[in-house]
Amino acid sequence: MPLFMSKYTNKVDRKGRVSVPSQFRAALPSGFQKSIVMYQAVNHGAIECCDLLHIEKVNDSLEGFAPYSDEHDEFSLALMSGLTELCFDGNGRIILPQDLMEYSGIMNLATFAGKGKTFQIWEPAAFNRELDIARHKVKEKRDLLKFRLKTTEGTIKDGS
Amino acid sequence: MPLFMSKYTNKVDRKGRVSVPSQFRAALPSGFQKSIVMYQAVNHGAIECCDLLHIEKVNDSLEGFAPYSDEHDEFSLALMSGLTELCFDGNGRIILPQDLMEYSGIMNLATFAGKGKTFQIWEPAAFNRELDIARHKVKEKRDLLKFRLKTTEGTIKDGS
DNA sequence: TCAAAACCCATGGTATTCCATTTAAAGGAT
DNA sequence: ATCCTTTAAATGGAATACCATGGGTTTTGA
Repeated sequence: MPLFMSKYTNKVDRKGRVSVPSQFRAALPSGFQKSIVMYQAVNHGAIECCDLLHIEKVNDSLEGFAPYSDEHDEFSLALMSGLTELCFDGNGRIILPQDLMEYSGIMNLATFAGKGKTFQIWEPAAFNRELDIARHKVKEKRDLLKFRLKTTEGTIKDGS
Repeated sequence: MPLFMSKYTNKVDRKGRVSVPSQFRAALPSGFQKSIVMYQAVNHGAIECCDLLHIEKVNDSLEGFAPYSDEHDEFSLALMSGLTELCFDGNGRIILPQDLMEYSGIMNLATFAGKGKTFQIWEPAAFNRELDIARHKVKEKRDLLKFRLKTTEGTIKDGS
């Protein structure tokens, strides 16, 4: 299971290439280390990234909707059509798509921020602003997580 | 479950390397003894440390939020992007990240202080100040702490 | 035919690995 | 207890491997 954490800021060269941090590449599930999938983050101007296996799981979860329901139609279209799969070159780099660079405002530097099962790519200054906001929100809502932690405590098995 | 206790002060060499006390390494859960995870302690200028299993539990608890919700987004970004996983070298040392050294004020010496299921790393003088404060607070509030007995895994019951 | 993408190699810097030395802790015998 | 021996832990430095980055060359596909 991938676990993306920490943050790294790398250069974007004039061809639009960036190195994906080696720690993130290493965190990709085995058999899915050739590429990553990215799309516009719903909540802000960042690029959200995950592995292809994760997308397959999301796709599976769409089965929860009735096959020809409006929800199935809307979700599958909205979630799947915006995806871009990018393969690494021999040195672990990808080429950022033009539209996502514009969407995120990335120019010469890109900040990779771990989010657990996914990670995001930000224009560095925008990331710092958003991180500050997120930390304040978490401070306000921290009781929500405490509740979650207590309910999962003890239900997790060792060694798996 | 790990139990970190006691305190140790070790040298930081010019490469930023420190030996993690062998007692702390031994206390890491089996299968998670290759590394520790650290981040800024919320209440004071110390580095807080725990094992990777603990982080995985926190990450799992994030799944309680809807995957595309604001809460999931805020919590995962604030919590996971601030983490740093550090692997031990062959002698049980880690390299302290530059930003955490600045945050904690650590230069040539680092004090490791056990806190039960986590431990902290301090600049020695700052640690002594904080320990003094904490002891006074405990003296005032000592009646607040009551013993609790764990009867089964994950289930907590009031003691008598 | 031409630009973009994929591929290849070279470089500098950083992190990891390895080995040698010193220091501290633990045990046994006198 | 004290001294000596043995083991483990902590420390220092050098050699090595890895990674981010830049540039060039070939291939692809419109």
